[in-house]
Amino acid sequence: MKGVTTLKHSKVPEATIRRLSRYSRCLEELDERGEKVVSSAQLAGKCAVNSAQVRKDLAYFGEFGIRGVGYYVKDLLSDIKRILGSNKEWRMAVIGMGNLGSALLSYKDFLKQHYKIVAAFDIDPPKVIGRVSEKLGKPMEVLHISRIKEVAKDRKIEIGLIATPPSEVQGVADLLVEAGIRGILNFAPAQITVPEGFVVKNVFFTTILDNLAYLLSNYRPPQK
Amino acid sequence: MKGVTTLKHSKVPEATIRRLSRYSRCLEELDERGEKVVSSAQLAGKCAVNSAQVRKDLAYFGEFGIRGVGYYVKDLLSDIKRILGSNKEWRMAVIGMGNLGSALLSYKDFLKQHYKIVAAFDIDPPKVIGRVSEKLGKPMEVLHISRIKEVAKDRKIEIGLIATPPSEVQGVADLLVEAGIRGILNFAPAQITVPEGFVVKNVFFTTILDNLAYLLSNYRPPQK
DNA sequence: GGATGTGAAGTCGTTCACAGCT
DNA sequence: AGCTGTGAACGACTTCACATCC
Repeated sequence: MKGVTTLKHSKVPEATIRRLSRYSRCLEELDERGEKVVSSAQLAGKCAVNSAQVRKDLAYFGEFGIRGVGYYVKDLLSDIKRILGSNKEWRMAVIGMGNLGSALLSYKDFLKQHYKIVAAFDIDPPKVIGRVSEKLGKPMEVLHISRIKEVAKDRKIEIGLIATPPSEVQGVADLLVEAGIRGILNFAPAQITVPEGFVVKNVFFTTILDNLAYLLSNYRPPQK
Repeated sequence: MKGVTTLKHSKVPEATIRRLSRYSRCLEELDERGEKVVSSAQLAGKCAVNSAQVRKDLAYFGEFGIRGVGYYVKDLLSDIKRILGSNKEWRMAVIGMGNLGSALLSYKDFLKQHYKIVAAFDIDPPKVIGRVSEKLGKPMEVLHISRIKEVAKDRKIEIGLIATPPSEVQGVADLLVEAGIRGILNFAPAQITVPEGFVVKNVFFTTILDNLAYLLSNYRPPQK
């Protein structure tokens, strides 16, 4: 069995997926540097993880290496991208054009090529259109939220980035669900529930900063 | 022992800290709604976690509840804030004024009050000053990165937000360390190493999106 | 009576160590 | 000989269940 990409065991830890993304970055570097082959120990060193961890992570999805040799960099990279689904283009919409939403829009060029923001929505487009377009080289039209279902279909949107005030989050999520947008990345600190088959990931800056604050507050210097 | 805030067991899981942040949000809501007392079961329901988890999380830091009653909302909230260190003001600097860095700056009003961006740095301030200030109501002066040590002291900066290209990340981190800035929030997808006593948290959008992409790609609809 | 605080059990993820290929 | 792939040991976090206390 070589390079199978279906799951062997049904449950893959989320941490494994995050590491796959990291391996992917490291492999791109190695590839650019012209490396042909890499061992799990070398890759592990570069990614700061245990080498058995690398092998276990990959083992969830098949056998990608050659015993006594290692992994072919290009092959492993494309295998991982296929596993992650990051070998296709993902089209995204931002909902909510406040500070956060327009920040996301202006940030968009920084995203990897295959993640594309192709639409922007707000409850009151006239109010925000000036501010948003002034922040962008080529302005993107801000549409009224009510058009989301129609536009989602037209522009093949698969992921929604929620950047509204927290109080509006669940309502917006319901609209996304109705529009058949199955992936949600939520930036507003409020919990969302969606039906089976939809996926929500949260990015709460306050939580991350609280985490940093905790670690900074509670660090005890080593006892000399 | 009531409301002690020193650690009973030395290792607190990171997940516990993240949940504390979540409890904090929920308690603020409850407080605004005028609730005086809350049980672990009620709080757990609101935060979508197990009620024993709530009690275990709190148990790392002391005893905050009253048996047979529950927790006083206001007291628990302020205890958690004290534990997290989120009851003080944290002053932050952004380093790197590309798309991402200026997005962070324009986003700053969205952050909770006590996390403040008080400085912005770049390797080439003249080049970016126009673009950045045009994006902001009241512009913030962008300073040359070489001034970071001096400014860190003057403005009491404790956290640095790294928003440079990945290749520059370690160099910037070294400067932050030298300037005595102990907390780093890194947005550029590259690993950082810092000396003992410094803290790094990463926020890699690509990793999060890869994660979403994986879940969307691999969802299997329930067998009818 | 009722909800907390906590040892014990259970679950999940990581690391070890070596058998099995190349 | 060398490195992968993997069962088994280990460790960490979560959940259970109940003794404890208000």
